[in-house]
Amino acid sequence: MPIRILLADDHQMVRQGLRALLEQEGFKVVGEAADGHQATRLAQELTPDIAILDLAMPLMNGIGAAKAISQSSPQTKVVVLTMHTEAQYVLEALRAGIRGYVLKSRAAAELVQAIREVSRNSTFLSSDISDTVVDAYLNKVDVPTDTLSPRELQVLQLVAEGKTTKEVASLLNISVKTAESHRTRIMEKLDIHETASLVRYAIRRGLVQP
Amino acid sequence: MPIRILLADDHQMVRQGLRALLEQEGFKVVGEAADGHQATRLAQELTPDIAILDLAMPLMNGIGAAKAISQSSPQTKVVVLTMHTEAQYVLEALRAGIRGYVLKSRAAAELVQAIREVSRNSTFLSSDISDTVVDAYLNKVDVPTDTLSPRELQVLQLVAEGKTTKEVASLLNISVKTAESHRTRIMEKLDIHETASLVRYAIRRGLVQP
DNA sequence: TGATTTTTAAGGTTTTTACCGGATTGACCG
DNA sequence: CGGTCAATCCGGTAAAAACCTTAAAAATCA
Repeated sequence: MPIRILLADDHQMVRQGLRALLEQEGFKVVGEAADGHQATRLAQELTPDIAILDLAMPLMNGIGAAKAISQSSPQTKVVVLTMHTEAQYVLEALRAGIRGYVLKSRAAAELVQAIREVSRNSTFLSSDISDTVVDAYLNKVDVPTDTLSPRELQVLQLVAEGKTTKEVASLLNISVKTAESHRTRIMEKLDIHETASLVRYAIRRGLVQP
Repeated sequence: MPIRILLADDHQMVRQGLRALLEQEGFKVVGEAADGHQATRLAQELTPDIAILDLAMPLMNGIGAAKAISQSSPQTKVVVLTMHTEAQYVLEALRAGIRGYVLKSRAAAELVQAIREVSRNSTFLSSDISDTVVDAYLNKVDVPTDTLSPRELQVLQLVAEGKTTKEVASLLNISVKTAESHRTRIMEKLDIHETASLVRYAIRRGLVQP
């Protein structure tokens, strides 16, 4: 029985390429998602063995999706596939419960290896990445924990993507007033008073790409 | 004789995926490059029919590579493959002599189509992209200016720094209305419609730090 | 359980933006 | 030289968005 995989990346062409590679290796790609929401939903629906998540996705990023999937679909193991090598991303991903962290700049063989390791309940980190983790551990690098709640992070990402409050509300199925409340609260917590600064903050936090 | 292709993208895994897709279609991928320099060099060395270039590459970006290849290897036709839809990128790429512009967010079939069209000496633009080009043509008849004037750059930077329009106005000693019209103009030129995207653009341009 | 945070929401007010318009200047072109 | 055009400047009005205050379920935690 082949390993069943869910593939999430915001670029369809990249997904198709990865699918081709993975199917050549005998894996079964049971679903594709273009954003974190879709990934979370499909993980519940399809219960794949592995979810491969890009970090940079619209609506809900890879970290958010990883958290959501770890909660709602614990049988699905998450492997992050990204271009980011920064400690901040790696550590945040680890805290979100991911089992593998693979760089897009590496050969596909690394992704294949990651899938095999993770599916036999081990973990896999691209080599640079494991160095980062060890370093962080040794130096007790304290990554500032997000004081923002999950919902607030979600709203922040959408705002930084350029969504109006109205759009945020409809995307999250809440009233405009609620979306406004979240936004206000975010600004209060961060002591930020303009959208522009909010966007820069979101970029620094890796919630959206510049 | 199959169409011979050079593939340039800074992520090896993405290259491998694309290669798999293209080879399924009967194309021959004769080389891969991870940056603009390498792409230019390999284009000279291998004289491929088509060079597929990502825009975001280290050392030399896709635009630079497109110019270099058009000059030094005129027999090689360039197709840009990117995530960017902004008019600015598209027009710059067109001026750099590219023959196709395909979005990574689309299906691989579009890339295949682009390769076929371009290799029979036609051109191919993803549909959103051709709209952009037509718009630019209609609105800015001969001279598609994507360059911001000095004043506009100044305004853009201040906006991206989080200054309100009112603050921008008083910093530049102009009326609020004038500051607004500058901002409107900037957004028109860049084909951007929200402040958030404007901020991200300014960061990409290096006008402000994230 | 009790306390706290999170998430939800609304009413009223203020601010900003979108869209319409026009004026002036200076550079370039035939 | 007159015409064109981009850049800069400014205003009014209607619509949209953001802001302030208040508050109550709901979830979480200690």
